[in-house]
Amino acid sequence: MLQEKSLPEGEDGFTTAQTAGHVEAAAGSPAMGVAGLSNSLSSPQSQDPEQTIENIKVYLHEKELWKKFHEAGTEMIITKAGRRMFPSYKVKVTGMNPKTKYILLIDIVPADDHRYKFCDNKWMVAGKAEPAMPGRLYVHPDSPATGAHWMRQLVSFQKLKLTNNHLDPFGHKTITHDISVHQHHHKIILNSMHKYQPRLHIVKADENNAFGSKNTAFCTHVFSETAFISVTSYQNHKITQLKIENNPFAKGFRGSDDSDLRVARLQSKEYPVISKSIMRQRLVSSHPGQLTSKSDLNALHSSHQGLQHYQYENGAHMQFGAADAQDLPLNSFTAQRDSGLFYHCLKRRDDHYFRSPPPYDQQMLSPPYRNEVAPRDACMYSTSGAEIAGVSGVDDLPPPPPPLSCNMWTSVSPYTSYSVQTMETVPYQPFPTHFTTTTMMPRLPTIASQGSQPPSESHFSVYNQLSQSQVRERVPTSSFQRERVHPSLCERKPPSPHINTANEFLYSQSFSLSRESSLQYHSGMGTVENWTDG
DNA sequence: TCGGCTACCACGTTTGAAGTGG
DNA sequence: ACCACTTCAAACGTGGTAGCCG
Repeated sequence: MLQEKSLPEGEDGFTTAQTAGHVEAAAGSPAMGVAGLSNSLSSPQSQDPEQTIENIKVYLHEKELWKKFHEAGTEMIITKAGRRMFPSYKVKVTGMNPKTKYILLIDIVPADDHRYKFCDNKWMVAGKAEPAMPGRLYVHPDSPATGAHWMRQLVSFQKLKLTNNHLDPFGHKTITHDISVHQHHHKIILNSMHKYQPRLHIVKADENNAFGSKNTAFCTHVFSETAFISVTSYQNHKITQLKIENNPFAKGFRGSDDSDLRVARLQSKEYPVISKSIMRQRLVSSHPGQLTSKSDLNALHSSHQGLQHYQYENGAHMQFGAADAQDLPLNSFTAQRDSGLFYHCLKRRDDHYFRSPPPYDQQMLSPPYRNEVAPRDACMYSTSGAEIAGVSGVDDLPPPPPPLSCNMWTSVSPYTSYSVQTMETVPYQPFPTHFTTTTMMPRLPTIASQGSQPPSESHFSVYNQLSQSQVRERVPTSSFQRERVHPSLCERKPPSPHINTANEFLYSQSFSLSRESSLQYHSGMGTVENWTDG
Protein backbone atom coordinates (compact mmCIF):
# COMPACT_ATOMS: atom_id res chain seq x y z
CA MET A 1 0.00 0.00 0.00
CA LEU A 2 1.23 3.38 -0.86
CA GLN A 3 2.12 5.72 1.85
CA GLU A 4 0.00 8.75 1.93
CA LYS A 5 2.06 11.62 0.78
CA SER A 6 2.14 15.16 1.89
CA LEU A 7 2.88 17.85 -0.54
CA PRO A 8 5.47 20.52 -0.08
CA GLU A 9 4.38 23.56 1.76
CA GLY A 10 4.31 25.59 -1.30
CA GLU A 11 1.52 23.57 -2.70
CA ASP A 12 -0.81 24.37 0.09
CA GLY A 13 -1.59 27.46 -1.83
CA PHE A 14 -2.69 25.36 -4.72
CA THR A 15 -6.28 26.22 -4.27
CA THR A 16 -9.00 26.10 -6.75
CA ALA A 17 -9.90 29.63 -6.13
CA GLN A 18 -6.51 30.82 -7.09
CA THR A 19 -6.42 28.79 -10.21
CA ALA A 20 -9.87 29.88 -11.06
CA GLY A 21 -8.81 33.41 -10.63
CA HIS A 22 -6.16 32.93 -13.16
CA VAL A 23 -8.54 31.50 -15.60
CA GLU A 24 -10.95 34.26 -14.97
CA ALA A 25 -8.33 36.82 -15.62
CA ALA A 26 -7.23 35.07 -18.70
CA ALA A 27 -10.44 34.49 -20.44
CA GLY A 28 -13.05 36.36 -18.61
CA SER A 29 -13.31 39.25 -20.93
CA PRO A 30 -15.89 38.69 -23.60
CA ALA A 31 -14.16 41.11 -25.85
CA MET A 32 -10.83 39.48 -25.48
CA GLY A 33 -9.31 38.47 -28.71
CA VAL A 34 -6.96 35.67 -29.43
CA ALA A 35 -3.93 37.68 -28.60
CA GLY A 36 -5.37 38.84 -25.35
CA LEU A 37 -6.27 35.34 -24.47
CA SER A 38 -2.90 33.94 -25.05
CA ASN A 39 -1.11 36.64 -23.23
CA SER A 40 -3.11 36.48 -20.12
CA LEU A 41 -3.32 32.78 -20.35
CA SER A 42 0.32 32.11 -20.26
CA SER A 43 1.21 34.83 -17.88
CA PRO A 44 -0.26 33.55 -14.64
CA GLN A 45 1.01 30.10 -15.21
CA SER A 46 4.49 31.21 -15.86
CA GLN A 47 4.41 33.44 -12.85
CA ASP A 48 3.32 30.80 -10.43
CA PRO A 49 3.36 27.37 -11.92
CA GLU A 50 3.38 25.75 -8.48
CA GLN A 51 -0.21 26.66 -7.97
CA THR A 52 -1.63 25.17 -11.09
CA ILE A 53 -3.06 21.85 -11.93
CA GLU A 54 -0.20 21.29 -14.29
CA ASN A 55 1.93 20.12 -11.40
CA ILE A 56 0.01 16.92 -11.33
CA LYS A 57 1.93 13.96 -12.64
CA VAL A 58 0.42 10.72 -13.71
CA TYR A 59 2.23 7.43 -14.08
CA LEU A 60 0.81 4.58 -16.00
CA HIS A 61 0.73 1.38 -14.03
CA GLU A 62 2.26 -1.66 -15.67
CA LYS A 63 3.75 0.46 -18.35
CA GLU A 64 6.01 -2.30 -19.50
CA LEU A 65 3.08 -4.60 -20.01
CA TRP A 66 1.27 -1.94 -21.94
CA LYS A 67 4.35 -1.52 -24.08
CA LYS A 68 4.44 -5.20 -24.84
CA PHE A 69 0.92 -5.05 -26.10
CA HIS A 70 1.53 -1.85 -27.93
CA GLU A 71 4.48 -3.25 -29.77
CA ALA A 72 2.34 -6.09 -31.00
CA GLY A 73 -0.59 -3.82 -31.73
CA THR A 74 -2.95 -3.82 -28.83
CA GLU A 75 -6.40 -5.20 -29.44
CA MET A 76 -9.31 -4.84 -27.09
CA ILE A 77 -12.33 -7.07 -27.32
CA ILE A 78 -15.61 -5.26 -27.47
CA THR A 79 -18.87 -7.07 -26.90
CA LYS A 80 -22.49 -6.20 -26.66
CA ALA A 81 -22.43 -6.77 -22.94
CA GLY A 82 -19.18 -4.90 -22.53
CA ARG A 83 -15.68 -6.19 -22.05
CA ARG A 84 -13.03 -4.97 -19.73
CA MET A 85 -9.78 -3.67 -21.01
CA PHE A 86 -6.67 -5.67 -20.49
CA PRO A 87 -4.21 -4.46 -19.50
CA SER A 88 -6.43 -2.42 -17.28
CA TYR A 89 -5.94 1.28 -17.03
CA LYS A 90 -4.37 2.10 -13.69
CA VAL A 91 -2.40 5.14 -12.79
CA LYS A 92 -0.43 6.58 -9.96
CA VAL A 93 -1.04 10.25 -9.43
CA THR A 94 1.24 12.72 -7.69
CA GLY A 95 1.43 16.44 -7.37
CA MET A 96 -2.14 17.04 -6.35
CA ASN A 97 -3.08 19.33 -3.58
CA PRO A 98 -4.04 16.88 -0.82
CA LYS A 99 -6.97 18.97 0.24
CA THR A 100 -8.33 19.88 -3.12
CA LYS A 101 -11.00 17.70 -4.59
CA TYR A 102 -10.58 16.27 -8.04
CA ILE A 103 -12.58 14.24 -10.44
CA LEU A 104 -10.78 11.60 -12.45
CA LEU A 105 -12.30 10.35 -15.63
CA ILE A 106 -11.39 8.55 -18.79
CA ASP A 107 -12.57 8.91 -22.29
CA ILE A 108 -11.55 6.98 -25.36
CA VAL A 109 -11.25 8.90 -28.55
CA PRO A 110 -10.64 7.75 -32.09
CA ALA A 111 -6.97 7.71 -32.92
CA ASP A 112 -7.63 8.35 -36.55
CA ASP A 113 -10.37 8.21 -39.13
CA HIS A 114 -9.53 4.80 -40.52
CA ARG A 115 -11.18 1.48 -40.39
CA TYR A 116 -8.70 -1.34 -40.11
CA LYS A 117 -8.43 -4.92 -41.15
CA PHE A 118 -5.97 -7.55 -40.13
CA CYS A 119 -4.46 -8.87 -43.29
CA ASP A 120 -1.27 -10.82 -43.85
CA ASN A 121 -0.59 -10.75 -40.16
CA LYS A 122 -0.64 -7.02 -39.88
CA TRP A 123 -3.08 -4.21 -39.46
CA MET A 124 -3.90 -2.28 -42.57
CA VAL A 125 -6.18 0.58 -43.31
CA ALA A 126 -9.38 -0.81 -44.74
CA GLY A 127 -11.26 2.33 -45.41
CA LYS A 128 -12.79 5.28 -43.75
CA ALA A 129 -13.90 5.06 -40.18
CA GLU A 130 -17.50 4.71 -39.25
CA PRO A 131 -19.01 7.94 -38.07
CA ALA A 132 -18.03 8.21 -34.48
CA MET A 133 -20.84 8.07 -32.02
CA PRO A 134 -21.15 10.40 -29.11
CA GLY A 135 -18.53 9.44 -26.67
CA ARG A 136 -18.85 8.68 -23.06
CA LEU A 137 -16.76 9.45 -20.13
CA TYR A 138 -15.99 6.95 -17.47
CA VAL A 139 -15.82 8.86 -14.25
CA HIS A 140 -13.95 7.13 -11.51
CA PRO A 141 -16.50 6.20 -8.87
CA ASP A 142 -14.46 7.75 -6.11
CA SER A 143 -14.90 11.11 -7.75
CA PRO A 144 -14.82 13.64 -6.42
CA ALA A 145 -12.13 12.93 -3.90
CA THR A 146 -9.28 14.81 -2.37
CA GLY A 147 -5.85 14.84 -3.81
CA ALA A 148 -4.68 12.88 -0.78
CA HIS A 149 -7.18 10.22 -1.64
CA TRP A 150 -6.09 9.92 -5.24
CA MET A 151 -2.42 9.95 -4.39
CA ARG A 152 -2.76 7.41 -1.63
CA GLN A 153 -2.64 4.47 -3.97
CA LEU A 154 -3.21 3.31 -7.48
CA VAL A 155 -6.23 4.65 -9.21
CA SER A 156 -7.81 1.82 -11.11
CA PHE A 157 -10.17 2.09 -14.02
CA GLN A 158 -10.28 -1.65 -14.51
CA LYS A 159 -14.05 -1.84 -14.35
CA LEU A 160 -14.39 0.26 -17.40
CA LYS A 161 -15.98 -1.79 -20.17
CA LEU A 162 -15.96 -1.45 -23.89
CA THR A 163 -19.02 -2.17 -25.93
CA ASN A 164 -20.00 -2.07 -29.55
CA ASN A 165 -23.65 -1.81 -28.68
CA HIS A 166 -24.72 1.56 -29.90
CA LEU A 167 -28.05 0.99 -28.24
CA ASP A 168 -26.50 0.43 -24.90
CA PRO A 169 -29.12 1.26 -22.26
CA PHE A 170 -27.46 4.47 -21.31
CA GLY A 171 -26.27 5.31 -24.72
CA HIS A 172 -28.98 7.72 -25.61
CA LYS A 173 -29.60 9.48 -22.38
CA THR A 174 -28.76 13.03 -22.04
CA ILE A 175 -27.22 14.69 -19.12
CA THR A 176 -29.41 17.11 -17.38
CA HIS A 177 -29.01 19.50 -14.58
CA ASP A 178 -30.50 17.03 -12.18
CA ILE A 179 -28.15 14.38 -10.95
CA SER A 180 -31.06 12.08 -10.39
CA VAL A 181 -31.51 11.51 -14.06
CA HIS A 182 -27.89 11.12 -14.86
CA GLN A 183 -27.03 7.76 -16.14
CA HIS A 184 -24.16 6.18 -14.41
CA HIS A 185 -22.50 3.57 -16.56
CA HIS A 186 -19.17 2.02 -17.02
CA LYS A 187 -19.30 1.23 -20.69
CA ILE A 188 -17.78 3.18 -23.48
CA ILE A 189 -19.18 2.63 -26.94
CA LEU A 190 -16.69 1.95 -29.70
CA ASN A 191 -16.69 0.77 -33.26
CA SER A 192 -15.01 -2.47 -34.08
CA MET A 193 -11.87 -2.47 -36.15
CA HIS A 194 -11.11 1.11 -35.28
CA LYS A 195 -8.15 2.52 -33.46
CA TYR A 196 -8.66 4.37 -30.21
CA GLN A 197 -6.71 6.30 -27.66
CA PRO A 198 -7.74 6.35 -23.99
CA ARG A 199 -7.21 9.59 -22.16
CA LEU A 200 -7.26 10.46 -18.51
CA HIS A 201 -8.68 13.76 -17.39
CA ILE A 202 -8.24 15.27 -13.98
CA VAL A 203 -10.69 17.97 -13.09
CA LYS A 204 -10.59 20.18 -10.10
CA ALA A 205 -13.74 19.84 -8.11
CA ASP A 206 -13.14 21.90 -5.08
CA GLU A 207 -16.01 23.19 -3.07
CA ASN A 208 -14.96 26.69 -3.91
CA ASN A 209 -14.82 25.94 -7.54
CA ALA A 210 -18.26 24.94 -8.62
CA PHE A 211 -18.70 23.28 -11.92
CA GLY A 212 -20.57 25.35 -14.32
CA SER A 213 -18.46 28.27 -13.44
CA LYS A 214 -15.85 29.31 -15.86
CA ASN A 215 -13.13 28.68 -13.37
CA THR A 216 -12.81 24.96 -13.59
CA ALA A 217 -9.44 23.71 -14.66
CA PHE A 218 -8.44 20.29 -15.71
CA CYS A 219 -5.57 18.48 -17.27
CA THR A 220 -5.44 15.62 -19.70
CA HIS A 221 -2.97 12.79 -19.67
CA VAL A 222 -2.40 10.53 -22.60
CA PHE A 223 -0.26 7.43 -22.74
CA SER A 224 0.24 6.49 -26.32
CA GLU A 225 1.01 2.90 -25.40
CA THR A 226 -2.58 2.49 -24.30
CA ALA A 227 -3.88 2.99 -27.80
CA PHE A 228 -5.62 -0.03 -29.21
CA ILE A 229 -7.73 -1.38 -31.99
CA SER A 230 -11.15 -2.57 -31.00
CA VAL A 231 -12.13 -6.02 -32.22
CA THR A 232 -14.90 -8.50 -31.65
CA SER A 233 -12.45 -11.34 -31.74
CA TYR A 234 -8.71 -11.26 -31.59
CA GLN A 235 -6.96 -10.96 -34.90
CA ASN A 236 -3.33 -11.11 -33.92
CA HIS A 237 -2.41 -14.30 -32.13
CA LYS A 238 0.40 -12.51 -30.36
CA ILE A 239 -2.15 -10.36 -28.64
CA THR A 240 -4.15 -13.41 -27.71
CA GLN A 241 -1.03 -14.92 -26.29
CA LEU A 242 -0.17 -11.84 -24.29
CA LYS A 243 -3.66 -11.69 -22.90
CA ILE A 244 -3.62 -15.31 -21.87
CA GLU A 245 -0.22 -14.99 -20.35
CA ASN A 246 -0.96 -11.92 -18.33
CA ASN A 247 -4.65 -11.86 -17.57
CA PRO A 248 -5.49 -13.97 -14.53
CA PHE A 249 -8.96 -14.54 -15.85
CA ALA A 250 -7.51 -16.24 -18.89
CA LYS A 251 -5.46 -18.73 -16.94
CA GLY A 252 -7.71 -21.46 -18.15
CA PHE A 253 -6.22 -21.08 -21.57
CA ARG A 254 -2.66 -21.37 -20.46
CA GLY A 255 -0.72 -24.54 -20.88
CA SER A 256 -1.34 -26.84 -17.99
CA ASP A 257 1.89 -28.73 -17.97
CA ASP A 258 4.39 -27.05 -15.72
CA SER A 259 7.29 -28.67 -17.44
CA ASP A 260 6.09 -27.33 -20.73
CA LEU A 261 5.87 -23.89 -19.22
CA ARG A 262 9.35 -24.11 -17.92
CA VAL A 263 10.64 -25.18 -21.27
CA ALA A 264 8.70 -22.43 -22.91
CA ARG A 265 10.16 -19.88 -20.58
CA LEU A 266 13.61 -21.05 -21.43
CA GLN A 267 12.86 -20.78 -25.07
CA SER A 268 11.19 -17.43 -25.07
CA LYS A 269 11.79 -14.62 -22.67
CA GLU A 270 9.06 -12.48 -24.03
CA TYR A 271 6.36 -15.08 -24.35
CA PRO A 272 7.19 -17.67 -21.76
CA VAL A 273 3.90 -19.46 -21.71
CA ILE A 274 2.77 -21.41 -24.69
CA SER A 275 -0.95 -21.77 -24.46
CA LYS A 276 -3.04 -24.43 -26.03
CA SER A 277 -4.66 -21.86 -28.20
CA ILE A 278 -1.40 -20.55 -29.42
CA MET A 279 -0.16 -23.96 -30.25
CA ARG A 280 -3.33 -24.49 -32.19
CA GLN A 281 -2.93 -21.17 -33.92
CA ARG A 282 0.64 -21.87 -34.79
CA LEU A 283 -0.24 -25.14 -36.33
CA VAL A 284 -3.00 -23.65 -38.34
CA SER A 285 -1.39 -20.41 -39.28
CA SER A 286 0.00 -20.20 -42.73
CA HIS A 287 1.48 -16.81 -41.98
CA PRO A 288 4.24 -16.93 -39.45
CA GLY A 289 4.52 -13.74 -37.48
CA GLN A 290 6.21 -10.93 -39.24
CA LEU A 291 7.90 -8.73 -36.80
CA THR A 292 7.15 -5.14 -37.14
CA SER A 293 10.12 -3.26 -38.28
CA LYS A 294 11.89 -1.21 -35.71
CA SER A 295 11.26 1.86 -37.69
CA ASP A 296 7.58 1.27 -37.67
CA LEU A 297 7.56 0.80 -33.99
CA ASN A 298 9.67 3.80 -33.47
CA ALA A 299 7.30 5.79 -35.51
CA LEU A 300 4.54 4.74 -33.24
CA HIS A 301 6.38 5.42 -30.07
CA SER A 302 8.11 8.55 -31.05
CA SER A 303 4.93 10.27 -31.88
CA HIS A 304 4.57 11.71 -28.42
CA GLN A 305 7.82 13.10 -27.33
CA GLY A 306 6.57 15.94 -25.27
CA LEU A 307 4.31 16.78 -22.41
CA GLN A 308 1.77 19.46 -22.81
CA HIS A 309 -0.50 21.13 -20.41
CA TYR A 310 -3.69 22.73 -21.40
CA GLN A 311 -5.98 24.55 -19.17
CA TYR A 312 -9.55 25.04 -20.13
CA GLU A 313 -12.08 27.37 -18.94
CA ASN A 314 -15.45 25.87 -18.51
CA GLY A 315 -16.41 24.62 -21.88
CA ALA A 316 -20.13 24.96 -21.58
CA HIS A 317 -20.09 28.65 -21.17
CA MET A 318 -17.54 29.07 -23.81
CA GLN A 319 -19.22 26.95 -26.30
CA PHE A 320 -22.64 28.29 -25.90
CA GLY A 321 -22.07 31.77 -24.83
CA ALA A 322 -24.77 32.85 -22.50
CA ALA A 323 -26.27 29.41 -22.29
CA ASP A 324 -25.90 27.74 -18.97
CA ALA A 325 -24.25 24.44 -18.75
CA GLN A 326 -27.48 22.77 -17.85
CA ASP A 327 -29.00 23.98 -21.04
CA LEU A 328 -26.61 22.10 -23.16
CA PRO A 329 -28.07 19.52 -25.49
CA LEU A 330 -25.77 16.92 -24.22
CA ASN A 331 -26.38 14.49 -26.96
CA SER A 332 -26.38 16.91 -29.75
CA PHE A 333 -23.81 16.82 -32.42
CA THR A 334 -25.38 19.70 -34.14
CA ALA A 335 -25.11 21.94 -31.20
CA GLN A 336 -21.49 21.11 -30.90
CA ARG A 337 -20.79 21.70 -34.49
CA ASP A 338 -22.36 25.05 -34.17
CA SER A 339 -20.62 25.86 -31.01
CA GLY A 340 -17.94 27.87 -32.63
CA LEU A 341 -14.21 27.83 -32.31
CA PHE A 342 -12.02 26.36 -29.69
CA TYR A 343 -8.49 27.01 -28.80
CA HIS A 344 -6.02 25.19 -26.81
CA CYS A 345 -2.90 26.60 -25.49
CA LEU A 346 0.23 25.01 -24.24
CA LYS A 347 3.08 26.25 -22.25
CA ARG A 348 6.44 24.78 -21.62
CA ARG A 349 7.50 24.38 -18.10
CA ASP A 350 10.62 26.39 -18.61
CA ASP A 351 8.41 29.18 -19.81
CA HIS A 352 9.73 28.99 -23.28
CA TYR A 353 6.96 29.36 -25.71
CA PHE A 354 6.86 27.38 -28.87
CA ARG A 355 4.64 27.78 -31.78
CA SER A 356 4.41 24.37 -33.24
CA PRO A 357 1.12 22.62 -33.10
CA PRO A 358 1.20 19.14 -31.72
CA PRO A 359 1.94 16.30 -34.02
CA TYR A 360 -0.13 13.32 -33.43
CA ASP A 361 0.59 10.92 -36.15
CA GLN A 362 -1.98 8.31 -35.45
CA GLN A 363 -3.57 9.45 -32.29
CA MET A 364 -6.51 11.19 -30.99
CA LEU A 365 -9.09 12.23 -33.35
CA SER A 366 -12.36 12.58 -31.71
CA PRO A 367 -15.79 13.70 -32.57
CA PRO A 368 -17.98 15.73 -30.37
CA TYR A 369 -19.37 13.65 -27.64
CA ARG A 370 -21.21 13.93 -24.43
CA ASN A 371 -20.39 12.57 -21.09
CA GLU A 372 -22.26 10.56 -18.63
CA VAL A 373 -21.14 9.45 -15.26
CA ALA A 374 -19.91 6.01 -14.59
CA PRO A 375 -21.27 4.03 -11.71
CA ARG A 376 -19.34 4.16 -8.55
CA ASP A 377 -18.23 0.63 -8.78
CA ALA A 378 -14.59 0.90 -9.54
CA CYS A 379 -12.08 0.63 -6.83
CA MET A 380 -8.74 2.04 -6.07
CA TYR A 381 -6.25 -0.59 -5.24
CA SER A 382 -3.61 -0.04 -2.74
CA THR A 383 -0.22 -1.07 -3.79
CA SER A 384 3.37 -0.97 -2.88
CA GLY A 385 5.64 1.57 -4.38
CA ALA A 386 7.22 -1.11 -6.44
CA GLU A 387 3.98 -1.88 -8.11
CA ILE A 388 3.55 1.49 -9.56
CA ALA A 389 7.13 2.07 -10.30
CA GLY A 390 8.38 1.84 -13.77
CA VAL A 391 5.12 3.05 -15.04
CA SER A 392 6.07 6.57 -15.70
CA GLY A 393 5.29 7.66 -19.12
CA VAL A 394 7.99 10.19 -19.07
CA ASP A 395 10.94 8.67 -17.43
CA ASP A 396 12.34 7.32 -20.59
CA LEU A 397 11.80 10.33 -22.67
CA PRO A 398 14.64 12.16 -24.26
CA PRO A 399 16.01 15.03 -22.24
CA PRO A 400 15.04 17.86 -24.56
CA PRO A 401 11.71 19.34 -23.66
CA PRO A 402 8.96 18.61 -26.09
CA PRO A 403 7.61 21.06 -28.51
CA LEU A 404 4.44 22.82 -27.93
CA SER A 405 1.41 23.21 -29.87
CA CYS A 406 -1.33 25.62 -30.37
CA ASN A 407 -4.45 24.93 -32.15
CA MET A 408 -7.82 26.15 -32.96
CA TRP A 409 -10.98 24.31 -33.48
CA THR A 410 -13.64 25.21 -35.87
CA SER A 411 -17.07 23.82 -36.04
CA VAL A 412 -16.81 20.12 -35.86
CA SER A 413 -18.11 17.23 -37.75
CA PRO A 414 -16.12 14.13 -37.08
CA TYR A 415 -13.15 13.85 -39.37
CA THR A 416 -14.60 16.09 -41.98
CA SER A 417 -15.08 19.63 -41.04
CA TYR A 418 -12.17 20.49 -38.88
CA SER A 419 -10.20 23.45 -39.85
CA VAL A 420 -7.94 22.01 -42.43
CA GLN A 421 -6.22 25.31 -42.66
CA THR A 422 -4.89 24.85 -39.25
CA MET A 423 -3.89 21.31 -39.86
CA GLU A 424 -1.90 22.16 -42.84
CA THR A 425 0.10 24.66 -40.94
CA VAL A 426 0.98 22.10 -38.37
CA PRO A 427 4.51 20.84 -38.74
CA TYR A 428 5.38 17.49 -37.38
CA GLN A 429 6.53 17.47 -33.84
CA PRO A 430 7.28 14.41 -31.83
CA PHE A 431 5.11 13.77 -28.86
CA PRO A 432 5.96 12.05 -25.65
CA THR A 433 4.78 8.67 -24.71
CA HIS A 434 2.87 10.38 -22.02
CA PHE A 435 1.74 13.90 -22.28
CA THR A 436 -0.55 15.95 -20.22
CA THR A 437 -2.53 18.98 -20.94
CA THR A 438 -4.28 21.64 -19.03
CA THR A 439 -6.18 24.09 -21.05
CA MET A 440 -7.86 27.34 -20.61
CA MET A 441 -10.54 28.21 -23.02
CA PRO A 442 -12.12 31.48 -23.88
CA ARG A 443 -15.77 32.16 -23.89
CA LEU A 444 -17.58 31.18 -26.95
CA PRO A 445 -18.67 34.63 -28.02
CA THR A 446 -15.11 35.72 -28.00
CA ILE A 447 -13.96 32.79 -29.98
CA ALA A 448 -16.81 32.82 -32.35
CA SER A 449 -16.11 36.38 -33.09
CA GLN A 450 -12.82 35.32 -34.49
CA GLY A 451 -14.54 33.58 -37.29
CA SER A 452 -12.83 30.64 -38.84
CA GLN A 453 -9.46 32.19 -39.08
CA PRO A 454 -6.73 30.17 -37.54
CA PRO A 455 -5.18 31.82 -34.57
CA SER A 456 -1.80 33.30 -34.70
CA GLU A 457 0.77 30.80 -33.63
CA SER A 458 2.23 33.29 -31.30
CA HIS A 459 -0.82 32.98 -29.18
CA PHE A 460 -0.03 29.51 -28.08
CA SER A 461 2.56 27.85 -26.07
CA VAL A 462 3.42 24.54 -24.60
CA TYR A 463 4.01 23.70 -21.03
CA ASN A 464 6.44 20.94 -20.63
CA GLN A 465 6.00 18.78 -17.64
CA LEU A 466 8.68 16.39 -18.59
CA SER A 467 10.22 14.89 -15.55
CA GLN A 468 13.60 13.29 -15.49
CA SER A 469 13.32 12.02 -11.99
CA GLN A 470 10.62 9.48 -12.35
CA VAL A 471 11.12 6.38 -10.34
CA ARG A 472 11.31 3.19 -12.29
CA GLU A 473 10.84 -0.08 -10.59
CA ARG A 474 9.73 -3.48 -11.47
CA VAL A 475 6.04 -3.97 -12.05
CA PRO A 476 4.47 -7.25 -11.10
CA THR A 477 2.41 -8.81 -13.81
CA SER A 478 -0.55 -9.56 -11.65
CA SER A 479 -2.47 -6.63 -10.41
CA PHE A 480 -5.10 -8.62 -8.65
CA GLN A 481 -3.85 -8.50 -5.16
CA ARG A 482 -6.89 -8.63 -3.11
CA GLU A 483 -5.17 -8.23 0.18
CA ARG A 484 -4.04 -4.83 -0.86
CA VAL A 485 -7.38 -3.38 -1.59
CA HIS A 486 -8.16 -0.51 0.63
CA PRO A 487 -11.67 -1.20 1.86
CA SER A 488 -12.64 2.40 2.18
CA LEU A 489 -11.77 3.03 -1.40
CA CYS A 490 -14.07 0.36 -2.65
CA GLU A 491 -17.13 1.63 -0.92
CA ARG A 492 -20.09 2.47 -3.00
CA LYS A 493 -20.81 6.05 -2.37
CA PRO A 494 -24.05 7.73 -3.26
CA PRO A 495 -23.87 10.14 -6.13
CA SER A 496 -22.38 13.37 -5.10
CA PRO A 497 -23.74 16.72 -6.10
CA HIS A 498 -20.32 17.21 -7.53
CA ILE A 499 -21.05 14.61 -10.10
CA ASN A 500 -23.99 16.53 -11.32
CA THR A 501 -22.09 19.63 -12.01
CA ALA A 502 -19.20 17.56 -13.14
CA ASN A 503 -21.37 16.01 -15.73
CA GLU A 504 -22.18 19.32 -17.17
CA PHE A 505 -18.71 20.55 -17.00
CA LEU A 506 -17.10 17.44 -18.27
CA TYR A 507 -19.59 16.98 -20.95
CA SER A 508 -18.94 20.35 -22.32
CA GLN A 509 -15.25 19.92 -21.82
CA SER A 510 -15.32 16.68 -23.64
CA PHE A 511 -16.14 18.45 -26.81
CA SER A 512 -13.24 20.68 -26.38
CA LEU A 513 -11.01 17.77 -25.72
CA SER A 514 -12.31 16.04 -28.73
CA ARG A 515 -11.49 18.90 -30.92
CA GLU A 516 -8.10 19.14 -29.44
CA SER A 517 -7.51 15.54 -30.17
CA SER A 518 -8.81 15.69 -33.61
CA LEU A 519 -6.56 18.51 -34.42
CA GLN A 520 -3.60 16.72 -33.06
CA TYR A 521 -4.53 13.78 -35.09
CA HIS A 522 -4.82 15.78 -38.21
CA SER A 523 -1.57 17.42 -37.61
CA GLY A 524 0.27 14.17 -37.80
CA MET A 525 -2.06 12.13 -39.87
CA GLY A 526 -0.67 9.64 -42.28
CA THR A 527 2.58 8.96 -40.61
CA VAL A 528 1.50 5.58 -39.44
CA GLU A 529 -0.52 3.55 -41.81
CA ASN A 530 -0.17 0.05 -40.61
CA TRP A 531 0.14 -1.62 -37.34
CA THR A 532 2.01 -4.69 -38.19
CA ASP A 533 1.97 -7.87 -36.36
CA GLY A 534 5.07 -9.19 -34.80
C1' DT B 1 -18.28 -16.76 -50.17
C1' DC B 2 -16.43 -14.42 -46.42
C1' DG B 3 -15.41 -11.33 -42.76
C1' DG B 4 -17.46 -9.75 -38.75
C1' DC B 5 -20.45 -10.57 -34.99
C1' DT B 6 -22.97 -13.19 -31.36
C1' DA B 7 -24.19 -16.50 -28.00
C1' DC B 8 -22.72 -19.89 -25.81
C1' DC B 9 -19.09 -22.76 -23.27
C1' DA B 10 -15.49 -24.35 -19.93
C1' DC B 11 -12.39 -22.70 -16.89
C1' DG B 12 -10.30 -19.72 -13.64
C1' DT B 13 -10.49 -15.54 -10.61
C1' DT B 14 -12.81 -12.46 -7.68
C1' DT B 15 -15.92 -11.30 -4.27
C1' DG B 16 -18.37 -11.19 -0.17
C1' DA B 17 -21.30 -13.54 2.98
C1' DA B 18 -21.14 -16.99 6.42
C1' DG B 19 -18.69 -19.61 9.67
C1' DT B 20 -15.11 -20.17 13.16
C1' DG B 21 -12.03 -19.18 16.83
C1' DG B 22 -9.55 -16.10 19.91
C1' DA C 1 -19.49 -7.94 21.16
C1' DC C 2 -15.65 -7.50 18.41
C1' DC C 3 -12.07 -8.73 15.34
C1' DA C 4 -9.27 -11.52 12.29
C1' DC C 5 -9.16 -15.25 9.60
C1' DT C 6 -10.96 -19.08 6.73
C1' DT C 7 -14.22 -21.28 3.79
C1' DC C 8 -17.07 -21.60 0.00
C1' DA C 9 -20.29 -20.74 -3.51
C1' DA C 10 -22.03 -17.34 -6.63
C1' DA C 11 -20.77 -13.88 -9.68
C1' DC C 12 -17.76 -12.43 -12.85
C1' DG C 13 -14.06 -12.24 -16.46
C1' DT C 14 -11.54 -14.96 -19.90
C1' DG C 15 -10.57 -16.78 -24.92
C1' DG C 16 -12.49 -20.43 -27.96
C1' DT C 17 -15.82 -21.72 -31.11
C1' DA C 18 -19.85 -22.84 -33.88
C1' DG C 19 -23.11 -20.70 -36.26
C1' DC C 20 -25.51 -16.64 -37.90
C1' DC C 21 -25.75 -12.56 -40.76
C1' DG C 22 -25.22 -9.05 -44.22
